[in-house]
Amino acid sequence: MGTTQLETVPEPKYWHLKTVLSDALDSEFAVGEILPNERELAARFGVARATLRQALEQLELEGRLQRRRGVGTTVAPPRFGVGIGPAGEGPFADAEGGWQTEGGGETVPPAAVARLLETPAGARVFALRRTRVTHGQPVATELLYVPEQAVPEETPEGDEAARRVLAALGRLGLESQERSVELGSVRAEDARRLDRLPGAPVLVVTTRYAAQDGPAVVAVSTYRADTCRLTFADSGAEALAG
Amino acid sequence: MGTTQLETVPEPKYWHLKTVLSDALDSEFAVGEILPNERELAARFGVARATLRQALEQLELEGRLQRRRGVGTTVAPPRFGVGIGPAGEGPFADAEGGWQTEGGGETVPPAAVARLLETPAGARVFALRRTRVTHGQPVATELLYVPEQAVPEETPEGDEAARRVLAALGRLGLESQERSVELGSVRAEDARRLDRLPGAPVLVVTTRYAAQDGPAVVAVSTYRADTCRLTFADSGAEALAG
DNA sequence: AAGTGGTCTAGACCACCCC
DNA sequence: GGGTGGTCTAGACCACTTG
Repeated sequence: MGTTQLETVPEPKYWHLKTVLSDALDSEFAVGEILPNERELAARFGVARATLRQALEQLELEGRLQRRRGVGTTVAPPRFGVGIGPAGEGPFADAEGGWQTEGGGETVPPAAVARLLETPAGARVFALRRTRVTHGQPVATELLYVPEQAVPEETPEGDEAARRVLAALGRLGLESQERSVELGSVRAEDARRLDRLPGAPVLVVTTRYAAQDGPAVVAVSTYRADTCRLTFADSGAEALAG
Repeated sequence: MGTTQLETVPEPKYWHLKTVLSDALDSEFAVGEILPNERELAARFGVARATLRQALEQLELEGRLQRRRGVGTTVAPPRFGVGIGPAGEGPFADAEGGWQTEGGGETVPPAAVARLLETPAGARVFALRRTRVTHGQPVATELLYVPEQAVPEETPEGDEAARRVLAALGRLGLESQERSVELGSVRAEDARRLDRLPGAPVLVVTTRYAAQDGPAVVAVSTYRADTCRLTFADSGAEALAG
């Protein structure tokens, strides 16, 4: 075998392109700077626009780029860390994390949530919607599901009810919490709140809080995957949070 | 305004397709079942193959489908939970999580890791590679970065060295840990280990463990985002782990 | 060899933003 | 109105797996 590197498979064009662009971003562009448009970039690299777009999509997935229809493609700032989990005074405090409640009412939760709450399928619970804003932009939207018995007072609809339920949760004695994180794509409804197109990648955080007598709340939080790094401080430290 | 719903923007075809397919998956297909091939599906729905593929990509991102080149598209089983964080005897125990060490040696860590370790840029550390197997398939690959002073003995290269460093870590008194989770795409090197194509979405978990005298280890773990749900048990409970 | 998903092309039109 | 990214098409070829 006189050849040196035959077993190497040809790298896909878009993959190589991604590497080249990534290096260029590091060396030749500043955060916030706007890139040449897709048609020009494609021409410059001698590929079809679709191929170029495949590379850009990857870079956007990694949080390196930000693309906005009608505007252009800009170099994204590094992801910022958003704190998840036991922080500050209570898990439902508005102020700390930048949460802003938007209303609530009774609904039938999704089956997966009902299972976590250990309520019968089809049973109604109180659902509370809130959105989290950090660094001046929306990073997450959340639905809190509270079984009726956990909020014993009369609960009307709307913002006022939401605030009252939230306050009641703050007074609750929570014993434990379990949490899971998985990849999802943003549903049409949440997309608007997060200022993204439907289908954009999100990190879905599901948390179940339990009181002495069983599950008290299930929170389903949807975080923008492009701009956020979720941080967990398990033992009082917080250096990854930058 | 005699019209009922004019402000509704026409839904993209691939988005609508995704919904239709998603419903079909729930009602007409069993886990593991193989779907008709892309060319036929595209014809059946009257769209171009590229458009169909956009819908399939979304469903794969959500863990509903699994596509393998040369084989076909199958219905994926529900994601399984993999435990992250303080579990069992120690954070570096092989047995519990299915970790399998693959070797190690000295290297210069990436800048981001050096910053977390608080070592000077360009300083060499010991890097240990291991891979995690659950439910019979690889779910994660990890690089553990250990500054030299934390492993004071002489450290040769290879598997033997890795095992020795791992044992030393087990004896270390760790005081705290901080963790972050973000979306990434798998690098070519890790792709093989995880049995995925380069660029596939992954959840990158970065953990810094500290001992009394400062940072002791930084672990960068790369989890398959299509098959895994990361679970965190913060207060002794573990019901989301299923 | 046949069949699958993965890559790539060249072009068109649309939705959105800003001037 | 003019420019941007987002969607969509119809076709070609390639890499991989399986009989």
